[in-house]
Amino acid sequence: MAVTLADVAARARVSAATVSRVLSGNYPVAESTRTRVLRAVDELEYVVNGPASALAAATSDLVGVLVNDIADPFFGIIAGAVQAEMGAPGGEPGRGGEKLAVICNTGGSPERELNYLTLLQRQRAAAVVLTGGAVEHPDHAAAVATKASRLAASGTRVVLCGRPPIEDATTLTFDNRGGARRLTEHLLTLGHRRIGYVAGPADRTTTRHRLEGHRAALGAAGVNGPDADEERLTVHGLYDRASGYDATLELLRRDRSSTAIVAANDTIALGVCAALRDQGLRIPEDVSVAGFDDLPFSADAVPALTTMRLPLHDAGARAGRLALGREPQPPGGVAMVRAELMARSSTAPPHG
Amino acid sequence: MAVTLADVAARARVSAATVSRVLSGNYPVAESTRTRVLRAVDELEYVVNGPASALAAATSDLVGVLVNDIADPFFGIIAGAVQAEMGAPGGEPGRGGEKLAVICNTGGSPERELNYLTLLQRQRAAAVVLTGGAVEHPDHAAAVATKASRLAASGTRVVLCGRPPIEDATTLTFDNRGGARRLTEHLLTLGHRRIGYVAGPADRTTTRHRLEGHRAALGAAGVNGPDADEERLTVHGLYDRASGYDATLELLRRDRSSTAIVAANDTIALGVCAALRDQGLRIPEDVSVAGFDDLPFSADAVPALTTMRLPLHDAGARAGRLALGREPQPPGGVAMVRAELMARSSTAPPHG
DNA sequence: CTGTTAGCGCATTCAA
DNA sequence: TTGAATGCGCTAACAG
Repeated sequence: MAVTLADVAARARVSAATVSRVLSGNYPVAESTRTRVLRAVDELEYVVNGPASALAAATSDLVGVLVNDIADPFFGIIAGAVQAEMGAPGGEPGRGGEKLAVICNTGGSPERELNYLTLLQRQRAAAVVLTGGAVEHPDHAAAVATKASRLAASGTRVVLCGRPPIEDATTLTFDNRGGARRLTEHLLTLGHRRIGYVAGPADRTTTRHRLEGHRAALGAAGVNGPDADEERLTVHGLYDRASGYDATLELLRRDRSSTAIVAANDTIALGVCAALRDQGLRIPEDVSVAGFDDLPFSADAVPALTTMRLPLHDAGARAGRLALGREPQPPGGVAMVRAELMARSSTAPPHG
Repeated sequence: MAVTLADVAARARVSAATVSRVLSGNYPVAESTRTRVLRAVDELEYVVNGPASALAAATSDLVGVLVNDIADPFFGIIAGAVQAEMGAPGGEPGRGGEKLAVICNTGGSPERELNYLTLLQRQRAAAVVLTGGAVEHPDHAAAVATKASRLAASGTRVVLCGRPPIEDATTLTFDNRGGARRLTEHLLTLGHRRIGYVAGPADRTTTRHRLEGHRAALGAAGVNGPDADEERLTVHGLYDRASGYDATLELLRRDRSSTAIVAANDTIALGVCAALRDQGLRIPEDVSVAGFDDLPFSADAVPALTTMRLPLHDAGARAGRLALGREPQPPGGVAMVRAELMARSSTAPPHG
């Protein structure tokens, strides 16, 4: 049906072994036979059979990238950066070295995450990159850890990007706690004392860490305490705009005296802004708003959104290199990626 | 090293063939041996070897999805929808039916597009979905068409989503020309006569079709013609916000009498709005702005963006079903997806 | 219903 | 520097 190594060998009047050696390029071959083989490959339009090659060599050129929501630019940017690192020289077909980075969308579902991990294990993937916050259910965490060890044991490199570290994996964590803390400190410095918080889903690590950072800042400033209404000023939702909108309405229903609202990420912040505007409140005159991540649209929002910038592209690229083993492991297998405050016009001192 | 079919067979005291039959589930097996095998699979934590299975069966469970820019929600939404269609019941590992949808980011580069196609051909992918506009260079178009036929010939289903049709592929085209025309008609109906246009890269089909639709509307209204400055009122750029910003500045430099600006897509429109605001122009009082696609952020922009809605999620889902052969081919192998006008507050009648 | 027998296409020993 | 032989792990006839 399709043209095989043997066909190429016949046409080039060499053995299949020689063709294989020419194609993988990791073995000395006489220049004359080499060109002869390459010409035959070309004429026959031969394309390596990946599965067969993977079976024989016990390795594949697949690299899996798991994301929670591919429609969210946060993940799109990271995934795109990882994939860009796989970039082959684009040379002749059949040349080794090209990895196929495949992006798998879990939709935030623990089952699908495990499912994809199994699928990738089945494909004997060269590496797996897990991006974004993890679900904190103990059973699931254990299941993921087990899968990760198993993958690592079978030679698949496991890299985490934006997740808390686990054993047997190289990790790039984001400094969500520290970043959130600095963001809230910015608001406190401006003079805000009553700050609403729109959090993400309660069971995700990212959500918890950002919330902890926020409360740590409040605590250090003595703005929390038993009667600080911390709980009442926090509303949980999803990491999307609609949740931000609804949560803001809920926040306003509970309390209209807040002079600022911190959102768990920029997408939520967009919904917060929309809701405030619909309620006739001005930003930042009546209420300051801050986000997290610094996605591309944040600088263009009206008013421009104050947020914590995470170098998503760089982090993704680095995760990609780590996955390929092209970059040395960070000490202890864990590196922290810092967030940087981008103070823009959606935050200002409170009025009156 | 890893546990194989034979190990499972030994433990379950059956032959390898039986284990294979239990796992693929497409063959009658006695219930008692079935459970025995499943237990052995479980105890041994056996995971099918994908490459070996693909080699023996001459098929794989990979489905490739090519996108121009994964960081752009336009593609993220389509890709996510395709992938969701692959959704396995999530049952026991080893169960057949689960397809691995892998998203490949071409970055709009023709070479990388071809490269990924080769990689997928090498993996003997079950299907390939090409999304978004195509590059119009004749050589490249021919190369893609050739690859597509070859893939189709070797049993890989090829589906196009948002591209002009080619032979050997099932196609879902977007009605870019008609949509663009109706959008400009909307502006003409409001009373606009001088309309700027911020186009995408000149060599893409999407760019050309949308521009043609725009000009067709102008022509039908008698607003174009030799002295209509059509060329002068059109600026090309990339499909991103920064290009929209720059193009708008250029447009204003050339001519400040336009009362409306049409952007080739929503992302560009965002940049257009930002530039207009920075120039002290109000939307829509001074200049109306319209986009295309209706991405999630468009409804939330300030003012809410008038745009043509493309049912990206539905289209992606349908492309996914087509790729799996779960939906009948449209007549002629080509179906057109219509765009719907979403008239919002960024467009209004021109002022005096 | 189940076991036996052959390969699938390639990478790698080992000789030559 | 090259060729011949072997097996990777699995599926698909073919028998029984």
